[in-house]
Amino acid sequence: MARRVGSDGARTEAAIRGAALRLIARYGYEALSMRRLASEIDLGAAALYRYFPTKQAMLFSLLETHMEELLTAWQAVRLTARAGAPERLETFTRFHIRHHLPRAEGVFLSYLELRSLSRPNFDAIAALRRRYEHDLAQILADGAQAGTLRMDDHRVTARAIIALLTGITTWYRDSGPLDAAQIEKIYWNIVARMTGIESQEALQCSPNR
Amino acid sequence: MARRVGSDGARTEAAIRGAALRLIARYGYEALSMRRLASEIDLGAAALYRYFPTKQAMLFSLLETHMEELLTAWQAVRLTARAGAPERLETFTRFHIRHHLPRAEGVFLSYLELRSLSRPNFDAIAALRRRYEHDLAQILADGAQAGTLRMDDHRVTARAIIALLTGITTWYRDSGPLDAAQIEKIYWNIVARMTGIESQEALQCSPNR
DNA sequence: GCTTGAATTGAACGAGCGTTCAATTAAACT
DNA sequence: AGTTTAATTGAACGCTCGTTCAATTCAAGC
Repeated sequence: MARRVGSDGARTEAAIRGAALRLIARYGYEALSMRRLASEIDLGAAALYRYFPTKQAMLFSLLETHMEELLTAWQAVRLTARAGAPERLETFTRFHIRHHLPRAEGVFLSYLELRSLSRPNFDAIAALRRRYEHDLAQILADGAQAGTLRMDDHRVTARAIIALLTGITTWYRDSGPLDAAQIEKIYWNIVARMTGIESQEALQCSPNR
Repeated sequence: MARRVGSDGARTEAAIRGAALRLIARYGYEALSMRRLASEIDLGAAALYRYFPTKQAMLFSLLETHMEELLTAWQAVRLTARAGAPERLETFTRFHIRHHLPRAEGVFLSYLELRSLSRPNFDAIAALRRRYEHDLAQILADGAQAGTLRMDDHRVTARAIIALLTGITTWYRDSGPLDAAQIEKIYWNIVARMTGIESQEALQCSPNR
């Protein structure tokens, strides 16, 4: 087999992560056996323990990587507080969809397998997730204060937005009738209406036309 | 131990279902062992097989019961198509919250453990769930046609509404700062705004006040 | 009090689990 | 070529799993 320069371990680890992501998303963490995972990439089960000390550590690493990629990617595109809340909210909405749609398996893991984490591991992931949620809540709070967004409770609304956006991954298929751009548009309109923004082409507010 | 008239089996089955619901919601289906479940209600593991032929059948029965209770309860309160779409939508929203909040464990199961079902069992549950989703989509479609609701896509909007309402159970706690009635109000306002309804006390649409 | 049938049990089965480890192969370095 | 280090393996350990079954306990009807 052709080998590259440098440690090949990185390639193998990536293969393990990919297979684990796929298998856990499909069958669940508890249902995944180390032997099955290893055989999926033509390795003996014992070889896995060169990359992860434990099955639990592997799950944690998968979830941690997922959340850190999310936060890093979000840091790269988020607007500063100087921008208006509506623009910041639109940026968030489109970013969330764009980031999550191609990562459906990771999203599944990070929502379904939290309960499979040990207590300290759970706390670590929950903290990362809270950072993301708080960022959205801050946008909403700023908008409410400035009068550019309207809502009853910015914290509840933040959770509602994340829930409805994340829910896309449960039904979206590449082969479906809607492509990513259409979904982005539809959902941004939904979020905009939820927060009292009249989007450019949305129907006007009062029924007098 | 005090025993009642009639077959005691029904009481035992109810105890099994309750314990299974709780344990699976907390740790997952694969992580639940029949021995642990049985010991939770002071029974030998073998006794469980008098009530369910198989672990898989037990999970299916739990999910089926959950979905059938949901559909039956919904049939009892849903308004006919003669009512206006906004009222029907409000009825749906408040019903969904009221029904799901006290059933957080069942909701967890029915969303997280679908993948643990065998193919035919999965199909059966998915069909029940689709009935519910279609009912909401129909309300939205009627409202869009009548001009009393506004949205881009009634099917996508139905999924978004169900996702955001169901998401409540992931953070709601009885001991939290918001009670069920407040949550109902906040979420109905959210759904109303999403669909272009100006609720009675919501801020007016244009910022001229 | 005896009979009947349902409810429950303990022991056992075969299988698969996560994990360890001494031994082996493959790659990299000098 | 020889040495060092990384990568991988097969076998094994102890344990738990879902499920079965003959034997037993329990509650009720005659």
